[in-house]
Amino acid sequence: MASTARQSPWRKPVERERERGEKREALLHAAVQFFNERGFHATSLDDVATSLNVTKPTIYHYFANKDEILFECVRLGLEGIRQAAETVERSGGSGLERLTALMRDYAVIMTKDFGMCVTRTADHELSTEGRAKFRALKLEIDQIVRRVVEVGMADGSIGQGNAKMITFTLTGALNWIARWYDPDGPSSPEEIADACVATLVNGIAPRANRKRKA
Amino acid sequence: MASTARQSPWRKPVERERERGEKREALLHAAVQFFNERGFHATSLDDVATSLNVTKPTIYHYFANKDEILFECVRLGLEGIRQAAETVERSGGSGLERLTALMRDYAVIMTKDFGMCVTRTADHELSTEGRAKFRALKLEIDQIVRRVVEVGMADGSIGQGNAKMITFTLTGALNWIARWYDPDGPSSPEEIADACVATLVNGIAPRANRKRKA
DNA sequence: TAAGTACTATACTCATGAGTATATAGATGT
DNA sequence: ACATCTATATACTCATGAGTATAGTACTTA
Repeated sequence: MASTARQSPWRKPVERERERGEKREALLHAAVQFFNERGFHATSLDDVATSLNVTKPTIYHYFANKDEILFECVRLGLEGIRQAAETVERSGGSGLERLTALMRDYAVIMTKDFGMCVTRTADHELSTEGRAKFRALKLEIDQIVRRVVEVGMADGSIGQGNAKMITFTLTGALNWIARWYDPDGPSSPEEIADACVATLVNGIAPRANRKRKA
Repeated sequence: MASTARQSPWRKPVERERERGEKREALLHAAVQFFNERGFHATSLDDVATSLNVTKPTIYHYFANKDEILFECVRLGLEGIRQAAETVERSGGSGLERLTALMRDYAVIMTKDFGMCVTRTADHELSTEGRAKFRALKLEIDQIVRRVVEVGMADGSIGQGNAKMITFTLTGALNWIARWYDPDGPSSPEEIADACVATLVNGIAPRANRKRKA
């Protein structure tokens, strides 16, 4: 009998916890889309709530305030980038190979909702505490990228130069994808990522010894 | 007698017009600094007015509304870029030489107040009309850059590729300068511009036939 | 010197939206 | 059955800041 009881309306505590998490996530997803489209200030929590058929106080059941929602969005985006960067850093291959892989993953994330939010959110939109954590996370990512650049310079796969400035230049081009990528456009995130990375790796001047794929 | 009359408190109409223009400009300069630092929404016109020892209604004597002020700021920034781009496009040299010069000027502008404002302002912060003009101006600049890229591909000074995507990648890296440039930092705008452009032109992979300066 | 114009201030209005006080319905545990 | 806890809604409060109505002052011109 119990084996055929398909779907009781009563949930076990574990399931209820999971449902709560899912609702929280749904709120974040709805919010990040508004933030990306209209900006943080121009998004009212009433709008977010209405889009999910609930009301504002419900949101306050899952989040302390609006700032926390924004912070969670950028945190998710940055966490994704950091994990990709860490994984790649630890992988094998030359510095250039690792950096190429890292940039590709980075670029793809920039076309996703939470990645976009990272680029579209300015420091001053976050609360004081959020801002500090935001900067710390961005710094961490920057340092991973810079380390990979330095590895490449050391093993000769990347030309010599100012690693800090190079890192900023590369991540800048990648970050900006979030400002022009159009999901309805002709190119997929992967195509865009590949094209961007190719330009950054090879530069624009023609190469005598041009190789397809690094 | 008139020749020694140093500074009459009475101005001629022309001078008064000029003074009006100067005041308008002073307001724009004060405003753009607040916008860059705190963001458009977080900047109150009371703050802007107070910083120049006047009150809010005075601002409305020079501008119709807050949106117009923001638009004028981004317009000035974009106008600067466009003029630099047009001048360079018409200059001599290979496509690559022109593009290099264009990117350098572009990068330097990105470290100035109005240039920064262009990058830091999102479409949705402008009024509907402002937004349309903003996009049109950005498109115009993009097309100049893209034409120069295509010239370079045609004359062989730039490697073959998707001109649109390359343009976005390059301008992205340049635009992002406005997000990390620190006037109190160790590098001057010119140094940053040169470093960025070098990375974008040469890429990061080492070049067999490396030349200093394109 | 009278009328007009340019510029600025004081003291408002008004909309918006974050956040809250309070109530309720249902599910859970004793 | 009763006390609780969770999730949600209704109906507020309250601060902020854009924009304005009104008035005064100083300079200009006839």
